[in-house]
Amino acid sequence: MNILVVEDNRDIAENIADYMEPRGHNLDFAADGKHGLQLALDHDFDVIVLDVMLPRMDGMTVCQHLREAHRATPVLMLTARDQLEDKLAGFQSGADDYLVKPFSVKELEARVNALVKRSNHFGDGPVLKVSDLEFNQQTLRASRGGVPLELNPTQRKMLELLMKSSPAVVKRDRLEELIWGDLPPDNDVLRTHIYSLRNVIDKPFEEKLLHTVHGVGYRLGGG
Amino acid sequence: MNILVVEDNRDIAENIADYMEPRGHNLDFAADGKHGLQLALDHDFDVIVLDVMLPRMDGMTVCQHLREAHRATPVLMLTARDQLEDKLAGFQSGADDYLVKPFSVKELEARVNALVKRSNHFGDGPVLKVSDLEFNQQTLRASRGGVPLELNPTQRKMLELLMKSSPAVVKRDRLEELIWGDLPPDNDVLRTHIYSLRNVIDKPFEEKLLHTVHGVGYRLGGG
DNA sequence: ATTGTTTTTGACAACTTTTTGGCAAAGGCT
DNA sequence: AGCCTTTGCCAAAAAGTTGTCAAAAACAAT
Repeated sequence: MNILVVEDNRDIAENIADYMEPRGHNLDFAADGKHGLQLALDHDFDVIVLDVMLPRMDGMTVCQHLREAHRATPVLMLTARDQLEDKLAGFQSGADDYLVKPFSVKELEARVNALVKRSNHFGDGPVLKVSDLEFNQQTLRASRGGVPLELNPTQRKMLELLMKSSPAVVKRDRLEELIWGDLPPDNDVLRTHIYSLRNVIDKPFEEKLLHTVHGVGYRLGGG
Repeated sequence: MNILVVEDNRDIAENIADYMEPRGHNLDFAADGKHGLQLALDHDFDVIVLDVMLPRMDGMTVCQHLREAHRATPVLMLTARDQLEDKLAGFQSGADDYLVKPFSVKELEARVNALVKRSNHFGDGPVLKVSDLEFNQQTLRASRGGVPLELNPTQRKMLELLMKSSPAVVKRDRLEELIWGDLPPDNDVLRTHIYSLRNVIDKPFEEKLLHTVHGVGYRLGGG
């Protein structure tokens, strides 16, 4: 998980790093509000942990700017005081949750996990859509025009990537890497897999969605 | 005691805070229905104090959503008018008690205490439901269509995770980690456990609920 | 120790998925 | 057009996963 921590107190930041990094999270740090906002806008974090009191730009303002830029990255606010005003103002500025200092890193992790879960569940939604094709990344089920589709693992992987990329073209290399990692087979099996995917998602329907881009790869939907 | 207060009137919220926090309660606030619902779903409060009239989502609706997510957290409703209709509608939406504005914070505390007491004593606890399958996390008893099921510890653990995750797919890794921690057995015992779980929860019934997702894991319910 | 329960082992059958190989059709280049 | 490459198509073989079950081993409680 990619997490941005905006915190000017070095000890707190270190505490968080010491606990979270060994647990497999990928942390980035900023020591002031402006820098934090910059990073938040440049990259795509899963969560932002944001101190309220910060040099150069306070947390609320950072959060507001973020929302004005239409970024929905979940924000967890940290504050030193347990005051009603702060909480309300924090939410008003677009924060998603709140943690009062001092806190335990364990609690922080729990809240971060809850936030990410929520934003995956309700935020962007786990459902990919291209035309009347739908794919639920949680239940791993696909349907077209309401008709359930039966996919095997390879077809699932390919469809997911194609849908995520749609309407951009996905190069053959990319698909091969997706299925076989970095030891692609010598012959051209991919063709067969694409064929079988077409049988499932296109053959029974009027409009064909999976198009070949000769010599390059495949494109899903978008005319 | 952890209490969530969902109230858009700042003065009322502050009153509650000023009285309750010094008395050792731990308060969280939300100023509108949506935030309230989110917090209620993410955390495990002892009680929720919920205003009926709220921006973005009214109290009744919040309460309904909460119950639909199978959360049994006691809810104390606050309303401005002392009208029979409101009371009935409130209880219908799943509220546990009712308080008419204006009220004294002392009275609020008394009711909150009463609610918590009651829910601890009589609350049937958090019950997971998937289709006609039920699992009581407190008594650890499971039943399907009213018929009690006999589960051994492993089956219980698996069922609980599958139900919590339903209808999302649970990967094999996740199940293995659940049963054996992080030293999974070298051979594929999980298969046998799934088989035995199926014998209990599916074999005696018409509709099968535990589905295999080839190469990935298992999914409970949801067609 | 004895009994009953839970977990693991191992083996085979049933089933799915992936790969292979070859021919026909379509696409692009000079 | 003519040539060479890429793609579509399909069925059968090979590889891999999962379901099933009975018996052995480990564990718990008396």
